[in-house]
Amino acid sequence: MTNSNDGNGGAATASIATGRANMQLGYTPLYLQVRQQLLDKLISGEWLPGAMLPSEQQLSVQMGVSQGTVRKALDALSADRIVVRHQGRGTFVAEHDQRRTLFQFFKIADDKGDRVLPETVYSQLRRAEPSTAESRLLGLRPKAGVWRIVRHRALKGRVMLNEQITLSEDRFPGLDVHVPLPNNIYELYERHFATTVARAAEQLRAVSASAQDADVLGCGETTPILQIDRQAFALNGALVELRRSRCLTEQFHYASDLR
Amino acid sequence: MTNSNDGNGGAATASIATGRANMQLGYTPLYLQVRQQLLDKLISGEWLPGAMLPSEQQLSVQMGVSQGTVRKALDALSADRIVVRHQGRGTFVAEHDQRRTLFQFFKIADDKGDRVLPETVYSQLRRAEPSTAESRLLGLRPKAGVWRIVRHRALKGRVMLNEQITLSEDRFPGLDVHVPLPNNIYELYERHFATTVARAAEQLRAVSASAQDADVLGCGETTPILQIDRQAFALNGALVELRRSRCLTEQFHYASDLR
DNA sequence: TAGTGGTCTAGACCACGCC
DNA sequence: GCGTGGTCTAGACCACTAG
Repeated sequence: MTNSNDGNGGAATASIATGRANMQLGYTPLYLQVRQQLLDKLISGEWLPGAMLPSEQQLSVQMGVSQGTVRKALDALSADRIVVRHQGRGTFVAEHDQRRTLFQFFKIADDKGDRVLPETVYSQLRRAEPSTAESRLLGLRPKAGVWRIVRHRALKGRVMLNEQITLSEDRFPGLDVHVPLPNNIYELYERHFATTVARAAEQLRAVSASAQDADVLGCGETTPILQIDRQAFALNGALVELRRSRCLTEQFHYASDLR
Repeated sequence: MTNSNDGNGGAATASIATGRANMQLGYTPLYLQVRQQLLDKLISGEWLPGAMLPSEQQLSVQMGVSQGTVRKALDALSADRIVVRHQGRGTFVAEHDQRRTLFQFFKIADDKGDRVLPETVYSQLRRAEPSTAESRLLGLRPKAGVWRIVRHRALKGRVMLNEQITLSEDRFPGLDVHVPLPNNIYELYERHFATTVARAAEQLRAVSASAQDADVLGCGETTPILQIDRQAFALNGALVELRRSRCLTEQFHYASDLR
């Protein structure tokens, strides 16, 4: 790319010329190399969330590939919700606005199937020692601390979620300055800690309400509770947040699409 | 397409010429029209599951569009897992083999995060009268009957799932002939009832084990149980299966990827 | 009206699977 | 060696947004 290719349609030639690591099978297509270069710029902070990227034409000249190849790279980033493209406007770095949080990262819906925006009714932040599991998962240095956030969140005016979040103190230095934390916490990560949550994995289990759950959620002890464990990953693939949500599911449910 | 377009790069011209319904905004791109035409053939049964489709080149000639446009249509079908493409081999109608069932339609995993294939240890089929809700959802004619399947399913040798499936008797005539039902029931729908399950929606709640759950799953009554309601949809979008699974989540969990 | 992404076409070459 | 899908290029035109 920077060492420009031969100008004809030779894909493998160009790929080998640029010589990118590719363990899978033989070679890495040019558009994936372009995708990675663009992703690297996003990771480095060269383009901040909300910023407009150069046009396909400009990028194709800068990177020495055809516009079609840049388009394929941008389409791949768009499919991963890393950028957002608007015909007639341009390509933008994806932001954690309310809509994205609601549709990509919040799966609780009411009986009609509509996603409901949760409201934070209680929030607490404190510094703590990580468990060995947390330390390992978050990749903490020895003796590094963590932040623990506890939030109680309401849906349609009723407290439904008892949530605990664990973050590396190193990655989120001075987090306590931002108390009271905003409802949309991924936007906070993004704006003040250069951390964009790109994807997450969740594990769901049915458990009994603890005494604390019963108190927070106003239910009986041993009431069935949906426990949702989440690991959230940054653009570079690093695990940046651990979360456990305990949720009443009498009026709401967790919605999952299989496709 | 059949009424061929003008042969140049005029996209909108070709689209308007073929005049497909498109409520959204203005027009439907040619590749989506091609996608729909291919989907129609799949729905009609012209190409059966597992069959190889004509090559891109052949399709482009048949439909009077460029190979690139056919490719875009096939890529869209591939993204929806309706066809499967293999470099060097061809494009095939997707089948409900064990791998697809496991990865697309079965979200239970063990503590390491590995999907586990369930084993059916008990299966019962009977004809029944639908509830009004079932009748409405499945679009049944008045007085039409349903099949009810009850299955107990084991993971790693332990009964973990108590499952009830409801099907339209009209769509699955003579289903009782196939008793004992195979473990992979979507393959049965596909092979004998011309019904391909293309996608599904699930709603998850935490509930208490009923007396029957306790008996089947070997747990105490009021044990927390993960209840999974599923609606499965055919290629043409019709709702074809209702399912309720009640699941122990002490050794296993429901895995959900947010991306 | 200018600039952006979106579509469509045409043709070349590459990687892969199979015979 | 042949046929398949996958990549890459080049260039045209269309749809949409904004000044």
